[in-house]
Amino acid sequence: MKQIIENMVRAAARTAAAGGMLPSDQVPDMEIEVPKHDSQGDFSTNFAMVSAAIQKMAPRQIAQALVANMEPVDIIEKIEVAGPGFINFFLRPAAWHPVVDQVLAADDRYGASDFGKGVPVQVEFVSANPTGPLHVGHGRGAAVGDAVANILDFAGFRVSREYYINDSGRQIKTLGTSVWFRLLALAGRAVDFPDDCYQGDYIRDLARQVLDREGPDFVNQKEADAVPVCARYAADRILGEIRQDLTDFGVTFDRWFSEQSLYDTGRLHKTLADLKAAELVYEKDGALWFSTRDFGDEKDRVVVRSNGLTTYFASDIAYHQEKYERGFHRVIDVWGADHHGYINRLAASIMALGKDREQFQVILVQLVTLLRDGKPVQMSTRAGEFVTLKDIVDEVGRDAARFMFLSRSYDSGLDFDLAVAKQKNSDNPVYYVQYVHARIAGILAKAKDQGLLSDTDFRKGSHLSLLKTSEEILLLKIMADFPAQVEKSAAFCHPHVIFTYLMSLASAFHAYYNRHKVISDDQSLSLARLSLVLAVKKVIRNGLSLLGVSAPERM
RNA sequence: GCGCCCGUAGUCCAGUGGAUAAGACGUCAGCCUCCGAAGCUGAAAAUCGCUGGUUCGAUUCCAGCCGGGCGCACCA
Repeated sequence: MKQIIENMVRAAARTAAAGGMLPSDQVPDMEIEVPKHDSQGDFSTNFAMVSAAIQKMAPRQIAQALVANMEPVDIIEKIEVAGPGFINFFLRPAAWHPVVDQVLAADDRYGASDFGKGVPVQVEFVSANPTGPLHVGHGRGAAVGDAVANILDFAGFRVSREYYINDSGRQIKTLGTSVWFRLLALAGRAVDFPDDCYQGDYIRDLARQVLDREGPDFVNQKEADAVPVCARYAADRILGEIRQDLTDFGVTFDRWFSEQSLYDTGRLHKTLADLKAAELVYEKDGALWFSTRDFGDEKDRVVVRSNGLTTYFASDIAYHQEKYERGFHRVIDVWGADHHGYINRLAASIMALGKDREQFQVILVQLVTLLRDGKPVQMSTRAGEFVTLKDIVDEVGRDAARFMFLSRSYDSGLDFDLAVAKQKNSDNPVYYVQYVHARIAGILAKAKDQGLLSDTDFRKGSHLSLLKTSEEILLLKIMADFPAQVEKSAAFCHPHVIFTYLMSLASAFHAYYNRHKVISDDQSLSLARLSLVLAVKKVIRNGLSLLGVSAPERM
C-alpha cells in the first residue's frame, strides 16, 4: 500500500517538474506514514516539507503542485493538502478488504516475512547459575529471550535458543561446600555453617539426598573429596529443576551449553593460545591481561590470574568465539541489567577476534521489583529468601506471567505485584486479549450451529464489499498493519511492540462487537462479518503465540 | 568520580523528527429481554524533569544540569 502511494508521489513529482510547476525533479528522502488522526487520512507524506530547501518554495505550494499532477489509483478516495504541507491520502473501504483473504490464506503464517533473510542468529538467555531455583528476574529474562527468539524466527531469521550453564568455578564449589556442611549437620556433626554459603532450605534437601545416596560412611570423606561430589550432584539436580520450571513456563532450548566443556575439550586452551598468537594479551603482576582497552573497553582485563586459574571472562571469550565458529552471524545475549558493566569487555574481545560490533548484541533486561500488596519483597539467593519463578507460575498462571513480563519495554524497571497478578479476573490485560479469541470462537460456534459456515464460504471473499462501517474498516487497517509491526518488533528486538499491537486490536474488536451483530438475518453480511472476525481471531492467535501466550477457545 | 538504564495525567506506561501526545489503573456519568459485561460508551485529568543547541519542525537527536535505579575485582 505504501509502495503504491510512494510511486504515485514520485510520478507526480516528475510530471510537475517536466511541466515546469516544480523547479527540480529531485526526490528527497520522504516518508509515507500513517497519521495519528482519522481526519488526516489513511496515509500521508512529508514530501513537500523535506523538499522545501531543494525546491526553494513554500511547502504548501509544493504540495499543491504535486497534488495537481497526481493520477490517483482507484483505491484512493481523495487527496488533501493539510497543516504545514502534509499530503494526506484517503482510501476507499475496498482498499482494505483484501486483507481478510490474506489473513485467511496465510493463516498461522500471517505476519511472517523474509525480513531476516535466513541469517543465523543465536539467542542466549536465562543462563542462570545452577546454584538455586529461578526467581522473578530470571522469569522476565526467560519471557523476553523466548519472545525475541519467536519474533526473529517469524521475521525470517534462523534462530537457535541456548542456555549457558556456569557449571565450573567458584560458585559451584560454594554450592558443594554448602551441601557438604548441611550434610555433616544432618549426620550429627557439630559444624559452623559458613556465612558465605547458600542457606536456602533446598540445600538441606539436597544434602539429605546425597547422604541417602552415598551412605552413612560418606561423612568420613575428606572435605576436598566430598565437596566435588556434593557439587556435581547438587548442580545436576538444580539444573533439572530449572529445566522443568522453564518447560512449565513454556520455554525450551535448542542447546544447553556447559562451561565446563570449554575446559574439557580444550576449547578454552585454544582460545588463550589464539590470543597469545595474535598478541592481544600481555603479562603483568604475574597475571595475563587482555588489551580490551584497544577495542573500546575502559581498561584491560585479566584472563589468567596470578594463581594460574582462568577468569570467568576467559571462558566467556572462548564461548563466544565458539558461537561464531558454529556459524551464527548474529549473537544476542539476554542479561540482567546489573551485568551491564560487562558488555564493553566482551564486545571488545569479540571485535579483537575479528567480528563486527553489530554481530554482537546484548539485551539488558531491567530489574523486576517484586511487590506484595504494594510493598517490596526482599530477596537474597544466598539467604534463600525469594519468590521463585515456579511460585509465580503456580499462582498467576503461565499466560498471565508471560504477558506481564512482556507488557512494557525491558529498558524500564518492572513492578510485579503478586497481589494484583494473582487476581485471575478483571485487571489483567492478558484476559482482555484472550477474551477476544474466546468471544470469536463463541460466535463461530454459533454460526456453525446455524449452518452458516462451510469451507468454501470463506474463500470467495465475494461479500467483503459489505464491510464498510468505521469499526470494520478500523479492524481491517489494524490487521493490515500486523506484518509491519512484527518487522518493527524484530528490527529492534522489542517484544512489547507486539503487546501494544494486540491491545489495540483487542480494543478495536471489543468496540466492534458491542456495536454490531456479526450474525444477522442478512446472510451475505453475516458471511462477510464472519470472515472478518475469523481473520481477527487468527491475527490475535499469531500475536499471542509470538509472546508465548495461549489463545483459548473458551475461558 | 566514571559508565549504563529511566524521568510523559493521581498511579503504571506507549510513542527512535512531523499536524489535536495513545492506552491501562483509579475517579465521575451511562450501557446486558440481543453472538460471552473477563466487555462497551462518554467525562475530568499532561507547561512530555530543567536549560541550552541542531532543524522548516524536537516528547523524540546533541550538550549540560537535576532526580531515581544499577554497576564499576587477578568474583561469577
